[in-house]
Amino acid sequence: MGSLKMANPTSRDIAEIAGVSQATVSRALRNSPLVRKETRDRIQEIAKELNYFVNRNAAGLRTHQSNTIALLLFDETGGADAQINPFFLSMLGYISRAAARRGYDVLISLQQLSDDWHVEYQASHRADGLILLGYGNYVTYREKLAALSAANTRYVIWGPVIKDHPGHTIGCDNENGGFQAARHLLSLGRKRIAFLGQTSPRSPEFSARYAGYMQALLAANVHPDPGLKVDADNLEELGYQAVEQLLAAGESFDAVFAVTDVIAIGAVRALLNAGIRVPEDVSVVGFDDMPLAAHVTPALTTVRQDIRLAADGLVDAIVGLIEERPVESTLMAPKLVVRESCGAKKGVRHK
Amino acid sequence: MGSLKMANPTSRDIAEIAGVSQATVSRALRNSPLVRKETRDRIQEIAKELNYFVNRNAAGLRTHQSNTIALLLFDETGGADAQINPFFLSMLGYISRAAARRGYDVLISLQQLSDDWHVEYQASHRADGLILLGYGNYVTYREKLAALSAANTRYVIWGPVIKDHPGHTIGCDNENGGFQAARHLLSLGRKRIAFLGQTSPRSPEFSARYAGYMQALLAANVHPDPGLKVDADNLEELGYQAVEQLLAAGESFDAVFAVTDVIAIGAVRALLNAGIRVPEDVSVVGFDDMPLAAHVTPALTTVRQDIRLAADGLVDAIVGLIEERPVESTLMAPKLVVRESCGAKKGVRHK
DNA sequence: CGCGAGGATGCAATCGTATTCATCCCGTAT
DNA sequence: ATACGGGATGAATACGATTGCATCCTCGCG
Repeated sequence: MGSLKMANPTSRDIAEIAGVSQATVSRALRNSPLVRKETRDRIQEIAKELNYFVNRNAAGLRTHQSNTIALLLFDETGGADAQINPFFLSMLGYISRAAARRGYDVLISLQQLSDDWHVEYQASHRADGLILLGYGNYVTYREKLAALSAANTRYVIWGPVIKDHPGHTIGCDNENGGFQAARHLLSLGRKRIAFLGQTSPRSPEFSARYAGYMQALLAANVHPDPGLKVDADNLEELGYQAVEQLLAAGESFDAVFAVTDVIAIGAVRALLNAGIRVPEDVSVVGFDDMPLAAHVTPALTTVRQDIRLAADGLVDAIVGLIEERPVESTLMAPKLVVRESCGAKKGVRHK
Repeated sequence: MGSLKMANPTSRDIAEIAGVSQATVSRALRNSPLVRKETRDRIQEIAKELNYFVNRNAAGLRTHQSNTIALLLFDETGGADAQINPFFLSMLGYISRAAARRGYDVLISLQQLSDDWHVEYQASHRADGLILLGYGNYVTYREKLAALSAANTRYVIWGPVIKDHPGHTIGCDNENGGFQAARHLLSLGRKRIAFLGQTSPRSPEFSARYAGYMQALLAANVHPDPGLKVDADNLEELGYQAVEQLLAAGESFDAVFAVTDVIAIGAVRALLNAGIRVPEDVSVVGFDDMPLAAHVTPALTTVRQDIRLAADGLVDAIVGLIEERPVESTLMAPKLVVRESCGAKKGVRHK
């Protein structure tokens, strides 16, 4: 009835009010069966009344835990101006939800290559484990990842699953995804399929997509033309430029497989800009199925990575590591999503 | 030389190695001038060598701080399936960077209406202050915000600046933005400008944009037609449906002002789908300038909210509150960004 | 040669919770 | 009636850093 006010109540305050010891309060608030149900309820009631919440610093100090997961996004841009990879951003929401469901908070951190992120988070007890997004490039990160392992830090990477690789990985079967994309274009009668994307060893995920693409071509007895392969990093402008480059080189092609939706969107813009119709003249397929893929015009056919499932997998894995359960790296199956940009729908295509 | 290994070094371990007291170590690591420079350097060296990092729980317990800002995103969707508002997501990156620059970590949390978020974060010492995104709807949140204030929680809201409103706010001058959008369309000779967006008191930001739009019409002596106003929440589908609805009602219009880029993109899709050319037949203007606005086809003319500036402002404000400096609510100026969808560029328009 | 000032460091008391171990109480079996 | 067992609670301590205060040393000056 009389609402008890108090600035910063502690468990000791509650103990005093409830007429029990602080130890009992601590137990009661954690729902310990050691405390009689009646007492427990009474204590919890008082806590609620006082707007009391366990001091996480104190609890963490005692238990050596933080109940927090650090989400490290590799900040490719390096600068303060650029946008973060939207694919990772949209993953973030699902990760946060999944973590909350398991009682973990999520700390985000944009990391640059020069940063000393490799140990700090866990060593400082800010986080119990790390989720790494954008670190698919193992060549660059090898030493840092090794340092993480050496420091006994718990971490999970979103990226290609590679054997003999330190740490645990959740990733998408990129090769299969690239295969599906190319096979679909071939099934539509397309034969000259341009490939847009970076395939250096620095980008193993994109390289895998390329490998899948090649595999599909060979399976269909279509001879790949090196002139149709253009390197392009993951930016809309670069997708645009890649197509400009193909056109300037006088290459003829009837389809484009872009290693990323972002690149695909740039490619479409360049095509339309050059008076080439999509999908009538050129079919376009992207990769990722990012939120806007369905909403650009024409709606983008793409290879979906189920980011919700991915997020759940990442959180499951890191929580598993934290709670010392066995965890395995897993490869998720991508899925072709057919929309308008490839021309398979609505019979809009060349008849 | 000999790399000293140690599982979880504490400041006491370092003290022992350095041959000083633990207190001195603590001071040295915080760069206190009380410690002689030589000693300080030596201690820091040892700390680095041992891969030692200050235990944040212990430090936080002692200092009653966490050096963490909680970023609360209102999870409009409520469900686990939907995407988070991309506008907020892209803000997140900048907020994280700005916070890092000031020595703060960022904790993210998707909150639903039913959640008891109003006090927990600060009371539990998980965060020193809160940034609220997506809480523009003060009618719904009034009591929760009041509770925050009552609990002496430090928070900053991204949203409309309203007088007599508890707490501090950073926002964009939505009315002016709406005015600019409509005035631009009028200057292109458009007279029948549809307005797409929710304007209930639950959405004061959108209502303000509508007010600006009305003001521009009146200033140009154009009589607003109620039939051209369609309610639509912030989803691409709903933008699509809004245009469908206008067309089904047989309304004639030569422009669309969508209260959001997401809605605008849906509107464009519906228009193109109906065989209506954009911008030749209908000009479209959106609001926000989200990352993809420039990259859809046709590129979207829109009213930009400078999210980088906004993020800096929010972080400045919350850090100011935390460090007990005076802070004021501020209103930022939006800016019209002319691209293709309005027809002002390239002389593509009806001549 | 003594004394005071001030720079450098150490001592020890917190911060609020979780948990081990001891204690107490009560019912039941002998 | 007594001893015993187990359920419920309390006392005491540890977690690792920060910080006010005491201490000590050195140097300059009278």
